[in-house]
Amino acid sequence: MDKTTIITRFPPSPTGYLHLGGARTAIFNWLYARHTGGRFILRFEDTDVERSTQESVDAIFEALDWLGIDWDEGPYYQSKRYDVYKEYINRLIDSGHAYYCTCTPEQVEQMRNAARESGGKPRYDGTCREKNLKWQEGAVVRFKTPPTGSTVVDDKIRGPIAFANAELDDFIIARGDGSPMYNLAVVVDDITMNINTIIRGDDHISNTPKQILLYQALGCEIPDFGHVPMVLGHDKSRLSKRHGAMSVTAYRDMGYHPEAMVNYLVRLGWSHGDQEFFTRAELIEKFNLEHIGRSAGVFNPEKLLALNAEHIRAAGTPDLAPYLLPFLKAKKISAEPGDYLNGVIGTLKPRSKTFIEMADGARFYFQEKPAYDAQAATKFLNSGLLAPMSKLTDAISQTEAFDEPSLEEIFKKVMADADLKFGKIAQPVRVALTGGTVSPGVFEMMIALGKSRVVSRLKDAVAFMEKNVAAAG
RNA sequence: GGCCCCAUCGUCUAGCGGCCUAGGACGCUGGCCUCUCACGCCGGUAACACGGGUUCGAACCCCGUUGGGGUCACCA
Repeated sequence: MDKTTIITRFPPSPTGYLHLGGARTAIFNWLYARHTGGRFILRFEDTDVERSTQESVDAIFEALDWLGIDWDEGPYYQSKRYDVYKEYINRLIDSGHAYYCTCTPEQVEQMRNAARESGGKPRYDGTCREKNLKWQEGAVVRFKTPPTGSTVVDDKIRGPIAFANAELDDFIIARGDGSPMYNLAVVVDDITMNINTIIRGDDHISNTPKQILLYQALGCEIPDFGHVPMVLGHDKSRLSKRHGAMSVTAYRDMGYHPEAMVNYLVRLGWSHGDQEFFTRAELIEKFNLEHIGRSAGVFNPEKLLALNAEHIRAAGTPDLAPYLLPFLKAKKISAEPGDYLNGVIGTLKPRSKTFIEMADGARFYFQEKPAYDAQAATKFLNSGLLAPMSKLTDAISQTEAFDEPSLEEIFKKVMADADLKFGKIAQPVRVALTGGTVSPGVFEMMIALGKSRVVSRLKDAVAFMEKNVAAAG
């Protein structure tokens, strides 16, 4: 098979949101295509009309978009390609590789039960296999699986895996209404779309021999298969709702950076020595199939969170603004892109694990007047600190150069005059500026706020303190 | 249950026969730095599932056991 250009694909079935495991296989396929300079195709496997929905398609687009995964071809929809499948199904029947079967689901169910009871493998017993039936209303098409021999999957991640053909059933490739079943549709699509590299979840491994048999019956070349281990929940069982958030977009909504999500998901099951942090460019450069692990991995939200903090810290400040803005808006904090916002983000970057935390931390920057925390105000905005605070306010309002060295100079003078340590004066200033006792460093914060806000907040605090002194006296 | 896959710290992993008294990361934890909170820095905790082989030598190779996972649809 021609592998000069690697062609991969991501074929979700639109029956729900894109979950973590699906996102990871999408990323793996995308990365492999990008790494090799190949092509990546998106295809919706929506032959199950009962469960496929447009909402799911939209949700998947949304998730892919957030993750920054783009495709070179598609999206294709299997539901629009029934004529193609029909052609291949007929080809299989004509060549004797498949046959019509009129056994009802109930009959097949009985066969299976009977086989189970006699200790055998539940399977279709081949009633119609040699009948050479013609088409008739409601007949399904079954693939004529070779009764002997074995089919080997030469897995690019795990090595060769052999399946005895006798273990395989005469599986249905077309339903009674003529619509294609999964294995047939996948193979036909992958053939017609020239897919030569299939990276998918472990759970598909048992489908692979069936698909290989289909390729062989059709006389087509077999693509490379690589089965990646699954993503498990904390109890080591398959990821499900009880493990908490599973949809990738839920992490977007919880304030995660897509680069962190991609980094985490890729690193879960793939490694590059001891390296933990990867930018997208690095991932594209370094990703390969050789270092994909063989054992299933447990999804660890704590590590994702730590990685998210790291990506936020490492990102360029202006790049963070578009991610933060929606969270600011959700908290009714009115901010606009620009220098002021960027200054704010700069001070919050090293102390925010998520954009939600960052938005919370940004609140005081955008308030007209900070709301004093009662405890903080009594402790730090009291009469004892009135004189130095007042002096500091005057000095700052009169300074020309509003930068760190000059601010530091002013603080030193006030501290010396009042015989105070820096900590003693920093806390009241912090409360005056933010309303609380936890914030970025006072100097960087003052610079981010800008002189006018600082002076106005300081004056308010001094007034507040004077009022308290008057009330007390 | 049949078939298939997997097996290094709690978790993600490095390791591809000697560099391993097993390294990194998250978590937990002691300390340092310090204007608060963080960041950062230094240190600690903790693993080769078990049993047989092969070999001068095994975390790495083979077999078995145990454990975990997947899959057995007119779902994908």
